[in-house]
Amino acid sequence: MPTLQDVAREAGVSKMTVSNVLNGRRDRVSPATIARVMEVVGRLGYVPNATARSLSARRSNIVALAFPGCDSGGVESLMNPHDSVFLGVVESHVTKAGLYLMAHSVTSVESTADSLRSWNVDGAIFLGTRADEVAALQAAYDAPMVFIDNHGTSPHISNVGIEDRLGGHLAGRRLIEAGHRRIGFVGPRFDEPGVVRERHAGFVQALAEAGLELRPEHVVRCNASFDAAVAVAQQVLAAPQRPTAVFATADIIAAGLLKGFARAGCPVPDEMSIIGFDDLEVARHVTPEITTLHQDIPGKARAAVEVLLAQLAQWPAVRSERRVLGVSLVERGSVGPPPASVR
Amino acid sequence: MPTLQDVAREAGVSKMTVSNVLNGRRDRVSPATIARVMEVVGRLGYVPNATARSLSARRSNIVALAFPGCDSGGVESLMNPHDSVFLGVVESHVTKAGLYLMAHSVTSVESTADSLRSWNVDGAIFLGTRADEVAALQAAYDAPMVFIDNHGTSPHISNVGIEDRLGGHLAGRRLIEAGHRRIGFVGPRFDEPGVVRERHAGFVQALAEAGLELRPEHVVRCNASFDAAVAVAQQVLAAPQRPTAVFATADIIAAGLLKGFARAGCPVPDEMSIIGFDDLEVARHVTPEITTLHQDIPGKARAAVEVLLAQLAQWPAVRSERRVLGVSLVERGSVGPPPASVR
DNA sequence: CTGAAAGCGCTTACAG
DNA sequence: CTGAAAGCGCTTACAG
Repeated sequence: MPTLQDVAREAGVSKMTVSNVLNGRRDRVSPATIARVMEVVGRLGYVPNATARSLSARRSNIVALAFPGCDSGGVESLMNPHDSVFLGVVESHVTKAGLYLMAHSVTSVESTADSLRSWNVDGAIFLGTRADEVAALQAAYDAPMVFIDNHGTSPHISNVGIEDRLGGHLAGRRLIEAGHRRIGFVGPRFDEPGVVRERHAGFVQALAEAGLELRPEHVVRCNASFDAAVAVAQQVLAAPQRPTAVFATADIIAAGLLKGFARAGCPVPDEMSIIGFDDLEVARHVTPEITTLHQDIPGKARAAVEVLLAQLAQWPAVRSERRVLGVSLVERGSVGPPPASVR
Repeated sequence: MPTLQDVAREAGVSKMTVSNVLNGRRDRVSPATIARVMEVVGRLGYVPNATARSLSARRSNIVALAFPGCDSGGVESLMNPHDSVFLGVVESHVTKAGLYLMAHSVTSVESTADSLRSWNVDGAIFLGTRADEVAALQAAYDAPMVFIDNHGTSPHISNVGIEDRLGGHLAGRRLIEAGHRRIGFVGPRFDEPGVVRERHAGFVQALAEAGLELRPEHVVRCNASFDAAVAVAQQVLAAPQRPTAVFATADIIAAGLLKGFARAGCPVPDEMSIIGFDDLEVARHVTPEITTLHQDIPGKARAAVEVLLAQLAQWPAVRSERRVLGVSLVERGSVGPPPASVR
């Protein structure tokens, strides 16, 4: 494998000249020399050694994408479409920018920080981190970091997210407009700040604006898993004063509910309406197709890379930046009027 | 950021002793020294510099996972569940082994090879490479490589795959057993060796064993995309001597067909049977749930990492290895007898 | 426009 | 059991 030295010797110049040519500092080299060097580079098939470059330049050209590791339930990471699509789009933009992507599931903040430091990673994008983890991460490693869907209040973190609260609000309003008065909520817990909490808040507000309240017995806990949602459909149906519509905080939950309701002989949208969130493919796979709040995942990924690259360029004089992408209601077939029996 | 030197100075030993302690060559160091070094390492929060280590050790501890880049159609990579689940599982095993994962979409063999060389990657796993690409890759970079689902004939490549042909055979047999005599095939093109070609071959063989033939007008080309499959359902229905059942080479196609048939007023499984392949989540999302051939994607990912690690250990005296995982029929609701009208 | 030298932070024979 | 020295392949001031 040829080295810089080999190229320099063959071209009859110094290593530093070759380095200058390769790194775009071409204003410092005569055209003739550039041509000669490039010819040799091509002929020898020279490829710069990235580890050597990182070591001496104190810049690795590596961007890390950290995502939640397999949770306690043993569910492997990247099983969910949101994270995997996000990763794919981030990879393409990172590569396009001439950088490299290290994929890293975070099992502990410490080990993640160690990896970043060890590779002297230029910057990192974090999926699904809690507020306390964010602080620990920032304290442990000094590089641009952008967080995704973080709803922490700290002004010192960069974030790319969406209008979760508005989404919840639109979901609630849509159901109310359809004539529903008893509306349920199905989603994961939201003790901590996060997208679920925001979506819930917006939803509750929409109800309040219509003089409605979200009754405690109409909120059902459910992880973002199809099977969990199928199972939980029973609970919704068994609730006192059964709701005639539910807002599910994720399409995968909405899809599971759809199946659960169907099995229980409660057809959607005739007897029960459902509205989802995310607009993942699953929303169109099922029948009826799910009315949901669209979010632009590729757009989020693109924005995340943009923000990170901008900060890389400014580093270390970074100003944190928050980007919030819009959401929009997409009408499909899972929302209808309340059943006649209750109208 | 403390360096090896700092630790050595603080512990009152040489750098090489610290290095020995950190790299597990502890038989060469006295227990007392080990303890002292470890204490300093902990106190200083020392983390080895991976780029320096890579450079001097000629071993990067990086494993690359290469997957197909966004195709000409502009479809982003990792949009498909198979690849993303595979990536997630590979990441977890690679990390568990103390290695790092570089995620890389391949747009050209050359640029991929350059990346591998540049980082001096220890080994790589390739998703979705064609036979000619395999050869080019192996020629361009000398390190253990394991390919996934490759059906090339070269004995010199390591591969982890599944019994695609058997799967196709089982699919055909299942449909025949249900009483079907006019059976269609829906899947991508298969001019080149690959999983689709194998599945098709097994399928055709099953038909032949039952004295049936796959009529050209009953094979419909369709990419592995839901929307494409929805559209293509018309073609299946419009075929002369319309088939009463179809084998789709991927669940996502099966799901699309399901919707397409339903829209056309041709209910599954009453008027039309469908059997899929992969056993992805989508097979259970839809109604009726799709009868399909199960493959163990996490198992494949685990096997791929195992094979790679074994070869890393033997390197450069590697023997190529082929692992083939089983498939199994999972009965659900999309296969029934032919409609009465044709019986 | 070009180069000689130092140095990035490790590991690897080699000695003792 | 421990260390001094060389070297991995680059980039970065600094000179000229």
